[in-house]
Amino acid sequence: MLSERQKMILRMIVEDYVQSAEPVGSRSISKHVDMGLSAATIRNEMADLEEQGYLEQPHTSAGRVPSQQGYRYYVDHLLQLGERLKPEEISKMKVLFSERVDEIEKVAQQTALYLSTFTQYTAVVLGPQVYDNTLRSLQVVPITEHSAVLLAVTSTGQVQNKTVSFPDDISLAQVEQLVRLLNEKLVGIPIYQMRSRIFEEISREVARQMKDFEEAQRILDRLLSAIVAEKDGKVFLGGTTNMLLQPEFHNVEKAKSVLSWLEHHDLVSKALLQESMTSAPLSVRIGGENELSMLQNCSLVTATYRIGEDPVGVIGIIGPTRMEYGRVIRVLDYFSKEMTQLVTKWYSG
Amino acid sequence: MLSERQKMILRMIVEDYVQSAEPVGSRSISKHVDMGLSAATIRNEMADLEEQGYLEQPHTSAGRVPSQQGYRYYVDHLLQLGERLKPEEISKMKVLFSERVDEIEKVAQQTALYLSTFTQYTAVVLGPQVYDNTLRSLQVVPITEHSAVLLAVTSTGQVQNKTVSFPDDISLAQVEQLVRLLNEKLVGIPIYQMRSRIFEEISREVARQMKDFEEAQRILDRLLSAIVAEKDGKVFLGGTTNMLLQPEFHNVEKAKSVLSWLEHHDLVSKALLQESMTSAPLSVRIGGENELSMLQNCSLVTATYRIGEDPVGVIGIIGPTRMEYGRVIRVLDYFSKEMTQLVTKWYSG
DNA sequence: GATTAGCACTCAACGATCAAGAGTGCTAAC
DNA sequence: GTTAGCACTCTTGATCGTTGAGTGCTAATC
Repeated sequence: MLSERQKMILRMIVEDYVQSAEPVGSRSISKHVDMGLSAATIRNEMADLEEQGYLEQPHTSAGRVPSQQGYRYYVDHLLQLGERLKPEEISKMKVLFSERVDEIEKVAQQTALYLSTFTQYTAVVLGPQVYDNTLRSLQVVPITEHSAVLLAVTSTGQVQNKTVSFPDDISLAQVEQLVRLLNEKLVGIPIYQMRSRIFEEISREVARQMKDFEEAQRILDRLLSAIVAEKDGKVFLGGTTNMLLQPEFHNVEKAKSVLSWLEHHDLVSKALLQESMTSAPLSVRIGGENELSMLQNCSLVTATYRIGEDPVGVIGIIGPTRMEYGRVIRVLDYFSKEMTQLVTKWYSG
Repeated sequence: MLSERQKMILRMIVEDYVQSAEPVGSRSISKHVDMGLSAATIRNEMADLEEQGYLEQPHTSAGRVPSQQGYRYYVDHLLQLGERLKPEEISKMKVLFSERVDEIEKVAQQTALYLSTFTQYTAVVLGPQVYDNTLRSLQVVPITEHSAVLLAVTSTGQVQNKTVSFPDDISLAQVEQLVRLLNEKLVGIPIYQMRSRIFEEISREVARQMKDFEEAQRILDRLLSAIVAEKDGKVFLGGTTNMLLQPEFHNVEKAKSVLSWLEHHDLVSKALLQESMTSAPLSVRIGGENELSMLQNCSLVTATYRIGEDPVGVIGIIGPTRMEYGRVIRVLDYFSKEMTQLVTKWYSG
């Protein structure tokens, strides 16, 4: 249990260290305004805090640095979220969101960019999940005699397109007929149910209409894969190179391990989902709380955005554990609300 | 004018330096097999080469390093392109291309990935340009009473989609009617001509049918922007963090300047296009030959891929000036041919 | 009993100095 | 024309004080 004074000191150390990236000494805390204590007293308290695991010392005779547990305590108990963003910042952000952007991917991309420029960290936006959405319409646009673009539009307005080619003995007309049938049967069905539906209800009917059962199966498979292929929400990054601004990543090895991870969108997507599509509207993972080894020195703060009540996507910030948690949380909170408003208006309005 | 011996020495220095990243001394050249000369002789020749600007010395008593001019000479005259890729490499690549991938964006993304893993440099793929293509079909899929997804499919099978919302006093039926009209008038027209066409031919007719001229204009504008919005080909990157493998980018500052540039897809796209949509099938830009300051230490090698004879996209490799030009050129050559074959078969077959 | 001044101690960071080694340029001999 | 030899240059790495920030402890003070 921490005394009020210890909490105050811990908070000061965290905030000082976040700014300076240098171990914090007792003197600099003591000199702080509204702290009427001598360095010696602070030293005693610091020794206590270290003993309890909230602080660490890089080496004897260096100042103290918050431990993972220290950050955790800071985030859970010392953060004053009452503080709002500064008005001038809010108005800056408002401008960004008032720009008319009318394609969901652009919005996601832009949001990632803004998040990163606002925080000076790396931002991630996970585009709306189409997996849970229902199919609104299936369209086929012929290109040549034996290939066509298949378009699947979901209830959230996401479009997936895929070029499919089909064998010589299947005519375009047959494919169009098939697509008509699929439309009849599948519109309104959640995409994740689609595969089972096709096999249960549709295969038989298709086979009856198309005579050659095996051929029908093959075509169906191809169409199906076009629809459900992109079940992973797309990942949009902003300010990846901001990572390099942080002194903890001046070591190229460390930088590379994080940046490489960011290149693997599937992994990033997984990490974000795992974390955030749960219940809490906002999640903070500090250092080792991330399972991935390349994120041991990083913190990942994420928030969901929703359509109505259903979470459909995630926005997040990745930075060093030495992160401005307060600011990041406030910015994410703001952006997630804006995003929620935007997509809600957009897709259900 | 370089003697045969000087050429040989220059080639050895370039190739040695490319491998080692260390200045090359006279001794190591002299010890090379099939080089029956002493270090002293090499030194003389090296001094000559330096005087003529092909080599540089980081400092007295260091070995020599190729200058930009040296690399240029190497690429233009000393590269033995007769050498083919090793059979085992070719077969590896063949495997990659034989995988069925059936969406152009995936192909581009994958190609970028393969290029980068094959070369250990950073790869860029510029997706097929839709700007010169003609419109094949315009589709509208309603989402709510006052918003819809507009789909434009081009002659190369590229799909652009955009969510448009329209004011209360315009009904969905009217928009659908408008889209029918646009389809009639615009299919087969190159996209770059679209804006003028709309204003010349269509506006009047639309106004006649829709009564309210101004309103019609507004809707038209919105539809139009949906169609021609993405005139920039999309940029796909692979192995951006490979940049950090190179010793010349162990300095975080330099790394950051290049990586940040790579984040700005519009700039990358511009650089690639400027370079490569011209006549030559393959282009090599060494160091300062790039205008951009962040690319002064980089070389950019690009190749186009085509549909039939028309170049529609660019693939490229970005690495340090100290680059394995021979290998990179061979790999790019191979990939561009595969890409050409792929998209040609795909879109015009 | 809590606080603080004082002091000895520790350790990273920095700079100076030095030796080793790689590489050059020049000269004279082959 | 080529090469051996040698003096010279310059980087690299190691060693070694010195400095300074910061600590922990003790004893004095409030």
